Amino acid sequence: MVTLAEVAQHAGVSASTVSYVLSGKRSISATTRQRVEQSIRELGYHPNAGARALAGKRSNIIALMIPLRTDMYVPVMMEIAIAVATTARTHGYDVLLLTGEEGPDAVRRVTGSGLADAMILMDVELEDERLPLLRETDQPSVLIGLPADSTGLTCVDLDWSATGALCVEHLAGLGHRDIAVIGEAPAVYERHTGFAERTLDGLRARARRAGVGVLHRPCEGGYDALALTLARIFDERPGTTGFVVQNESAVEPLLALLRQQGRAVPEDVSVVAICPDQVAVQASVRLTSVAIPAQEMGRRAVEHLVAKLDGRGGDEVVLLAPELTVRASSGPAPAAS
Amino acid sequence: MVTLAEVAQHAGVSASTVSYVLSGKRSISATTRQRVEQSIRELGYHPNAGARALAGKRSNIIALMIPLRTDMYVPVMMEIAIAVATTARTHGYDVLLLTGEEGPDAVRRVTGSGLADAMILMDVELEDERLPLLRETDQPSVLIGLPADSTGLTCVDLDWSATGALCVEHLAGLGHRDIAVIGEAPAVYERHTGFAERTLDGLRARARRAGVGVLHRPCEGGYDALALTLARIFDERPGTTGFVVQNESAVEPLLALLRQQGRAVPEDVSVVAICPDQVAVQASVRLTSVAIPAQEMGRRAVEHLVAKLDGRGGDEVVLLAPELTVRASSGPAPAAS
DNA sequence: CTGAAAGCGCTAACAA
DNA sequence: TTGTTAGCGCTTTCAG
Repeated sequence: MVTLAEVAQHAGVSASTVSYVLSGKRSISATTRQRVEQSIRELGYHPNAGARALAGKRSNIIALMIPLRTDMYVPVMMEIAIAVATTARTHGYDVLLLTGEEGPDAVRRVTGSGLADAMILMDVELEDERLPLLRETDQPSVLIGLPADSTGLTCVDLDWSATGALCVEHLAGLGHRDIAVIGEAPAVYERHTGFAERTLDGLRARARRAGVGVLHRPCEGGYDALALTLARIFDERPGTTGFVVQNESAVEPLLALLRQQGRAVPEDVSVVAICPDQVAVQASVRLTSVAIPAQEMGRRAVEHLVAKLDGRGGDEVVLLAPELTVRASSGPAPAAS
Repeated sequence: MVTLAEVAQHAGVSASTVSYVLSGKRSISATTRQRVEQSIRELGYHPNAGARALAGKRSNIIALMIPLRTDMYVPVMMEIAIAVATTARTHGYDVLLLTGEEGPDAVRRVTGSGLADAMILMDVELEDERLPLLRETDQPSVLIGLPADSTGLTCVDLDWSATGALCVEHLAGLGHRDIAVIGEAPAVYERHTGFAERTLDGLRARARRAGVGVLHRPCEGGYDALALTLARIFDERPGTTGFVVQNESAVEPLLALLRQQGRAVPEDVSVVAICPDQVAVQASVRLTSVAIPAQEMGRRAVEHLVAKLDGRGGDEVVLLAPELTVRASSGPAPAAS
């Protein structure tokens, strides 16, 4: 293992000089810098992370807390995680992966041990039990998601309420009067996940204003579950002509079942999905959809965190504006029969 | 921040005693232990990770290198990652998330800096450029995947070759004589990803023995791509009655297109998928499939790594035996017309 | 069974 | 522009 002292000796300078060449925290003459850099390369030197963390009081690690639930759409989480990791690297940070398993204890452990300088939390619930801890700590943190009370916290999220409203607006504008919402699995609502409830709120509020009816049904993924849900919906509201789907594993089953029932999309019923663009494009009918900007959420979260770590920027709620892309699954409501 | 010294003072013992209570590396009288533990609790002490890593020469961190490619089936990667993280925690390790982006440099950085004690690599290519580095280092590592030459390496993987063979065996046993294989995206084969090529090899070898024909077609996901692929297959081999699918985003399109063409599953054509059980069960036809044991791969990888870190166990290739579950998508080949 | 003390490799005053 | 030096908080000999 090569140490800073060895580099210093090899370059014929003092340890601190090498340290300063590395950190850039004071000016170094060009020749010295070059000699040091040369030695670093020749010896294959890498600063020891532990020593750095101890002496410098910062680990250059960001903790990322990912839920280990399986009822969420996994690719989105993964995309966020990867965006976090790559963005963090561009700022000189590594990412420590924490699963939800340890719960709030993980927060204590990480902040207490100095393992990480800051943390990013995903899958935030409206009344998340980790929030009090975050408010106490002086460690910077960013939530990806929006809790009920965001006082003293920094949050990055898609504006789900606006997303819901946008879907209704699109359908109402096309003349649809009865809209069914196929939602996430019941468990998601039961634990009051922020995005799910907010979407619903935005949807309902906008529907009220537009004078259209909304029927919301949570749904486990898969064909069988959806067949049941769909039957109930048409049973209760036979006049339903518009669907909003916020559940990736219900998208394809919905299209297949509608087809099977002889309901043409978009002639008889329109479908608007809330999902990543890739899902919308790859579906059997190219879906009109509001995209979930996973990458941008991950990137923004890191950038806010780094800003905080650098003493710039404070608490703030960043809501990304939803964008609806019209594709082949939505069209004018059929004339009333 | 609470330090070990403060705990020692509070408990009225020396620093080393506290350290030994924590590590259990020498016997401590019951009363002393209790007093120390009490102080730890009262003060809310957490050992400083950096100091530990520096003094103890181990960080208690395992690096996990995940590719950032988007052409692989993401949920499997995520499931592995989560299994790695949770298993690692039960052994006292945290997990550092590295994306493929930095490539081999990440290996150098992590081993050189002592950031992690060991690493797990995913998405291994047959001739992976990271392998030479791993062989040089004295840092333990485990691959999830199997390269062409596994000398001096520890690998955990599903036995893809046996998986391919098993699929053919099942279909051949049902009397199918012409089998089409719908594979991963072309890019996956182009970079010689281990699992894709091995599956193909196993499949072909077994087909040769059984005297059945095999036609392999890589395929991007989605309906449009699959429609093209499928047309070409039936064009070239009109007598195809068996399908093996190794591409999650082709599963549902395949079923839909077959249905649309009036080919009944499993009466006219049989389909065997290589995918996570959840996908097989949630599809529009419950699929006969070989499961991808993501969790077990993650878990086993960590356990082997921990064994190495503890000086137990050396290099080894662990191939998990594939298991085929018969569901509703496969049946006897139709009588030749 | 317990203490004292010497580092681990690096950073950041403080000096020059 | 550079060097000297005192820690950072912990582990681990070496003594007792």
